Amino acid sequence: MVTKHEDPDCQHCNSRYRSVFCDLHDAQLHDVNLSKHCNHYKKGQIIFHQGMRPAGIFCMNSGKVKLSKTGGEGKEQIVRLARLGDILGYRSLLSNENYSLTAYALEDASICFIPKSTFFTVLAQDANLSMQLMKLLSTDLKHAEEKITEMAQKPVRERLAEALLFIKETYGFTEDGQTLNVALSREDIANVVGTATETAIRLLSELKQDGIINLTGRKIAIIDNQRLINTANLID
Amino acid sequence: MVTKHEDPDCQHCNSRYRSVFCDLHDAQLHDVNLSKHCNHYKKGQIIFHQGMRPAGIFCMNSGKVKLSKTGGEGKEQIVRLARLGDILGYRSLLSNENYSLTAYALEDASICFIPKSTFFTVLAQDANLSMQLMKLLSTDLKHAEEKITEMAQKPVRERLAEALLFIKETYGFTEDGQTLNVALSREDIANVVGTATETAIRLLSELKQDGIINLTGRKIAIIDNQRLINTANLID
DNA sequence: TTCAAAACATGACAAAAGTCATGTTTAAGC
DNA sequence: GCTTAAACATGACTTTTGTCATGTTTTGAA
Repeated sequence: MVTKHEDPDCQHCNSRYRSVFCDLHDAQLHDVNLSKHCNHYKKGQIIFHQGMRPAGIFCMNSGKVKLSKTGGEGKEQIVRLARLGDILGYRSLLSNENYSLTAYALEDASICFIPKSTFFTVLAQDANLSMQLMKLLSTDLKHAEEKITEMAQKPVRERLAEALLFIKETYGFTEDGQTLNVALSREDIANVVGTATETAIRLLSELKQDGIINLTGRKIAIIDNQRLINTANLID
Repeated sequence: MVTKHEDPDCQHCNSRYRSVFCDLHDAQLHDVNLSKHCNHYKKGQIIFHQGMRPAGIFCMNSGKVKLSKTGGEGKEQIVRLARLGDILGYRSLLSNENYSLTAYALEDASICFIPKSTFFTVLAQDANLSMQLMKLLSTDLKHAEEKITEMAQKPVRERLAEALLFIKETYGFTEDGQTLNVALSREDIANVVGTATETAIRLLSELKQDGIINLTGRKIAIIDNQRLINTANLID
């Protein structure tokens, strides 16, 4: 399932300056580099599963990942989208709990695994890493609280517009400068927004009718960014 | 507005062993004690306001506080309920942003203020405090992600039942062993649940009709805890 | 390349929840 | 302890959103 490839080197990792490890001292980075190993995942593969025990953290080298929570009736809610340089599984490791989310590869991905022991050793040696992690958790928490508020107060159309802007922020555009650089199914989009798949499909069609976006299969192009922002009705 | 009283002493604070500062060494606790000052707030007063710049953190000595976010149309979403020993404002301070929430006293409260400089000094000296804060942020984040999922997937009746259980967990019962030990307005309850006030009122009446709770003015008594849990339809 | 399964799309309908209106009760301040 | 505004309660109605059914298109595996 998971294929071991030539491991990249943390010192020269293309995601180094995007990650929470960016300020690590050479000695600590060396430790991480020695104990980590890198895995390749195929599209659709699970990196870790809700309920399982964490044994370390994951650092994304390439690819795209969705993190989602499965609710009572088995319905999925996408809580986060991850890309190069993002770390996964730190929340559960820090609070010493089993994973509360499942991580799925949205496309082929290369992801390094850093064992728990190394992570906590480095954490004890580098106060700056603690600070970075606290900042990361703090902003994650702020966004989560904003999302709760929006789920309670905004209609689906506004949340859908916002989700498209969020996807744009996370993965950017392809070379044409307007097509979202990720292939999400309509169901995935519905599970980001927190609505039924049919509703998401209908409202996407509406946005297309309104000339705000374009749809070509799974390709979504934002053709009127300002009107999309207006539609999202963002809070300050 | 804010009255200065005889300051309590951190060493002998009744909330010491409930707070994130519980493991602080004597030297650090001494620093905190010297620089903190304690304020009394009347019911309804604001401790800090969304958008304002944090100058330190707050540590609750007594009373009850709601933390809420004001959405685009001015509607309030209650994000957290705080009690003795809880700290407030740490998220914004850690990520160096303005407050994303407003804190209101639900009843008369006594709350200590610890200046930013002291907080960060102590944080730099005590690695354990970082760890405690990371754990706190991690569990807050987990709960926020669960709430997002529930907002997306559960009907209001289930969320209301869950909110009542949450209030019970936070503030407990009065002496009679079944009346929730806090006076929340129907609007506050609706703003915890994320629904319209009228809907919350209607569904509370339903739960009363069903013999699960009792309502006497603002007093809410849980008379059938198991059925309330069933109604909440909790995820594992 | 073909073909079956999955994903997408859309209509019709049902259910859930919000809004508005109105009357009653409660509680806070004088 | 009055008085009056706020909170609570409830009915009627509307809107939003979800569900089910059905047909079409796409996609991935043989």
